[in-house]
Amino acid sequence: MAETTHRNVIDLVAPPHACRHCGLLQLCDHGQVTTPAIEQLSAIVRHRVPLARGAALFHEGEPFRSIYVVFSGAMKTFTCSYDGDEQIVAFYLAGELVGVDGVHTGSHGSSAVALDRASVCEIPFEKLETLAQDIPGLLHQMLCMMSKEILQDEETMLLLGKKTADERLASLLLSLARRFREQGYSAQEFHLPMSRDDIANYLGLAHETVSRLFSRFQRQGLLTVRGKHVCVNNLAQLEILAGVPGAGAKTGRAGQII
Amino acid sequence: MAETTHRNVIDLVAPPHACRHCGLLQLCDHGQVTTPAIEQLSAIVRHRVPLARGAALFHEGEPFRSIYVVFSGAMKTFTCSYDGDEQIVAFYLAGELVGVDGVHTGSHGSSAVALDRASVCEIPFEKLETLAQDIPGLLHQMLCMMSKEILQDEETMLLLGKKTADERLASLLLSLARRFREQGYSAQEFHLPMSRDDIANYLGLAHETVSRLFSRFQRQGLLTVRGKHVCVNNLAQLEILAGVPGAGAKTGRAGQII
DNA sequence: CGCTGCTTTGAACAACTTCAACTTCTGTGG
DNA sequence: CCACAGAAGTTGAAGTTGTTCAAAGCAGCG
Repeated sequence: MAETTHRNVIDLVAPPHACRHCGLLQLCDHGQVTTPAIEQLSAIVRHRVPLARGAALFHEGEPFRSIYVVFSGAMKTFTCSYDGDEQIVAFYLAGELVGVDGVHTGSHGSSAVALDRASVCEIPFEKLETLAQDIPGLLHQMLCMMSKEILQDEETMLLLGKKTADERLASLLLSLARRFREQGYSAQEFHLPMSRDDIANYLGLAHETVSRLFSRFQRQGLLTVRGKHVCVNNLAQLEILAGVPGAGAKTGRAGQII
Repeated sequence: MAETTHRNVIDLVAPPHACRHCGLLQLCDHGQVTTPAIEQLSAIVRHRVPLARGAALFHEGEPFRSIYVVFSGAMKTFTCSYDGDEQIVAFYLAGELVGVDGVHTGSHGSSAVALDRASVCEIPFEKLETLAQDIPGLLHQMLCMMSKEILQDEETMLLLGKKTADERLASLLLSLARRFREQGYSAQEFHLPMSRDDIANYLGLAHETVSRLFSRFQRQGLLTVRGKHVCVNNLAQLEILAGVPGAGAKTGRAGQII
């Protein structure tokens, strides 16, 4: 895989940072797909489309043509109820896949907006499907990614259906921390890409509640919060709050930092 | 199973009732797949596996090998939080696809249980993937079904995140009514396959609240409820409650009751 | 026929929201 | 570089919605 042909293949074969964790490219990690396949894939991708903060990648109801991988920055997707209010469905960080909910109806089921300056790679879906016909690993990878999305949604439903406000915020923070770490950033100290309002919306709470929770978590020594900058001071306790299995057991050992 | 190959094909080519609406078979409606492909598909399916009320089809964490289509009856799937309580993720009626959330991790992300006497068709996933490699329409159909699941999940998140108790129950009833109609049953009068507890769990409410809502909806003339038997008396009003677009318009100017 | 589990109803309570006021950031133009 | 305006965030107090606890009514089933 190291022997590369030139052109835009370079982006993918020697990934600068985000590509390394790109959902679609994980196939090469698994050795299921050979270099020519990656070249084919790369040839149909529109790389690093830049997005300003607040810019929409697509709107709910628009015809579905492509899926996207976040290359840098962060995005949110949301659905609108008929009386106008939004429900944020998910946040996406670099390497994560956005926009797969349009396959069934042929139009996007949600809107996607950049949370800050961001860039995405656009993958025309029809071409991807054609390609998947020839590359066995790719088909599996596509199903995998959609399955992952479903899994994530199920987790969110558990959060919205059963968890208290404390548990919801703790769960979100841990999820973000884990995903930052997956990208090679610190899981202990990070910058929230979204506003309090967005967090509240996603968690099904009022933004005042979220604000109060941050203050309380800080008072309790769980976090140090300074605007959007968050530092996790007591991971073990945060995990207990979020309901992570076995989180209580570890605290005896002076709070192992996973 | 091996000796029944001929009959299997017949089941699918001349579907008795549920098969007509089977998520996987919708490809033939669209003319994308020819009869031989359906025969291939049918050959790998284990047809009409019977399930007693309360029987589990699979448990969360079990290795993922197959997906299932409900042939008759109804199912629920749920995830468990670490402190033990369940969140019902979805209800499935005849023709609907269960169990696609296991592709990514290789183990089921939720448990599936029959709500009453039910039967399902089991489709080994690996074989299906292989088949999809040869049948273009099938690949698309698989992606479609998963995308549909994601869409449904997004709707549920909106429900759990933003809707009031009234809106939640109204939404569920309308969803069930629509799906019963899709199967050729009455959308106005039907039998709820699940308990009040299950409804409450799914809607993120206490079961007492659901009970009170049913009573109030009946008092308000929206429904006639007798245990699990439900008759919708004022569909328009129920749609307004659930927030269906344009539902107010249909009732005429008089309909601005909310 | 008398369980046992499901459902309904009432009353007190808790969690979260709403409303309102205030503070802190951020970006823009002088 | 500072001043200012608007947005975002914080905090308090009152208000709602839905929960919890408790008890009674029903239905299906051995």
